[in-house]
Amino acid sequence: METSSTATSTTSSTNHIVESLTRAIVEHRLHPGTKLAEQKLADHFGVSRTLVRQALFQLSQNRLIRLEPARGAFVAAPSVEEAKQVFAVRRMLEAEMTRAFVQVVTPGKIKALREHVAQEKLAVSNQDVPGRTELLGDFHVRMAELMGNQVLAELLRELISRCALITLMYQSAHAAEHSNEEHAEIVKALAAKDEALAVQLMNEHLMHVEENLTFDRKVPTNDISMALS
Amino acid sequence: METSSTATSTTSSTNHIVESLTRAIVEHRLHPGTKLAEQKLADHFGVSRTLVRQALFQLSQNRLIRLEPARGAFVAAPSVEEAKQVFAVRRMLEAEMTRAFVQVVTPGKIKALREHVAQEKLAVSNQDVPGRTELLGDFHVRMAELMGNQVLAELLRELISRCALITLMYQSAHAAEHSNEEHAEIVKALAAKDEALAVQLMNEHLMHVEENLTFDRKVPTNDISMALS
DNA sequence: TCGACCGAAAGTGTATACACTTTTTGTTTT
DNA sequence: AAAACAAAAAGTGTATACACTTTCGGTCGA
Repeated sequence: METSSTATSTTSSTNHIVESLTRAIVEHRLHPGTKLAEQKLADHFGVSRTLVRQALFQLSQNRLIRLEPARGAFVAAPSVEEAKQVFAVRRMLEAEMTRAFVQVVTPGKIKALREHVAQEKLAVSNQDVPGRTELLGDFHVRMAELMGNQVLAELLRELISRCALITLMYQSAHAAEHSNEEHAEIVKALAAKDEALAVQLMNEHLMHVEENLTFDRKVPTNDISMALS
Repeated sequence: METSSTATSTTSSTNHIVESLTRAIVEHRLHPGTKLAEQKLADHFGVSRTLVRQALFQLSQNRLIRLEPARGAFVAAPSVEEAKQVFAVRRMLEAEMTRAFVQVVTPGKIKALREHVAQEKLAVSNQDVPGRTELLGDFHVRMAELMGNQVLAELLRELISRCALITLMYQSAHAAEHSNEEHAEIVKALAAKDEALAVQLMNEHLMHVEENLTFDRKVPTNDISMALS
């Protein structure tokens, strides 16, 4: 799960902290609600609180943590309502993206997507949970990139990372496999330049992913250092 | 142009700086390329560099400024390419939003939009340049809010603030008037539940706004304090 | 025993200090 | 006079200090 969603130039120390925490949160080594105390993180990463605060602020903008004034940072626990809204936006955006993609499709772009889907399949069958999470999300980002719209790609990356907290990581192996198959179907429709079918498949795909949302609340993590090690 | 695009809880001092700078940038009192030196801003706002840095970081995430490592913060100057991509995304998102809006339209929602359009008209005829800029952009955000999708509303607000930098909607009174009239037409189509027409009008409207992009590079602002006063 | 209160400990919010980098400026050299 | 260099000034990056808030543990009183 790439952290550089918005290509802001931050110092690399801060970036390292952000990436490390992002991975820990998305992979659920840090459960929702866990408090992230600044000094503990500073000790763990061997820097001052200044850099930790920068990182926490960035993570809060990415919606991965919540910052409560004078109380500190906590791993976010997005509400069901918010998750549904995020998916509604994704469906809007990606339906139109799919339509536009059909207009500019080329053999090269189809080849790139096919290769991506193959990578997904590999990760799924290898039980590589973090890998498949990232790849399954990146399929949608790749489509945007192949259309040459970097802004769209970044926006999608942001939205996808935002639901990663609640969706893909909770995804069962079976659901992951299903997603992978649906991606393959979408690529097939794109290759055939069948706009209506591609859009429909994309819509159904996003609905299926959304249906797989799980909201089982786990108990907050106590030992931050252990989770990050 | 609200700054609280992402409802992150920041201290109100920082928020004040962000809002003040946002207004100054969006209203072109600070021209693209202008350097924003931390100490100067700190002096102007009567706080330490710490809070200024927080604000600058937030603005960089909003794409209103660029942070160059060890060199400082500069008012952003989005490329033509980026502007086109932002508008492409807006067209995708808002076409679908319009479609969805027709599905859930109620007399109350139409009334709210009509009132908003009336406010726009007032600001336009009053030559209230900052006011009409904000209101014309907010029309689109209001639509999202009326649909009850806060995530969509925030996303749109972000995108719109991002093009405010490059769109001189307010520069030509004629263009502002035109936008206002198009908004009225869109509301009419929504009220009639004419999905196809509403979507078409929205698309054309966004195209028109995009055509009004101007890319005349102005010289960077020298006296920051004066621009902010 | 339970709840309210109080003090200590822990933690966040902001300012400041200092190291290091970039920019500027004045001088020298060709 | 223009280019190149060097020292100083300005500016950013990070750490630390300190004030203020929240949290936690224990004591007192009902």
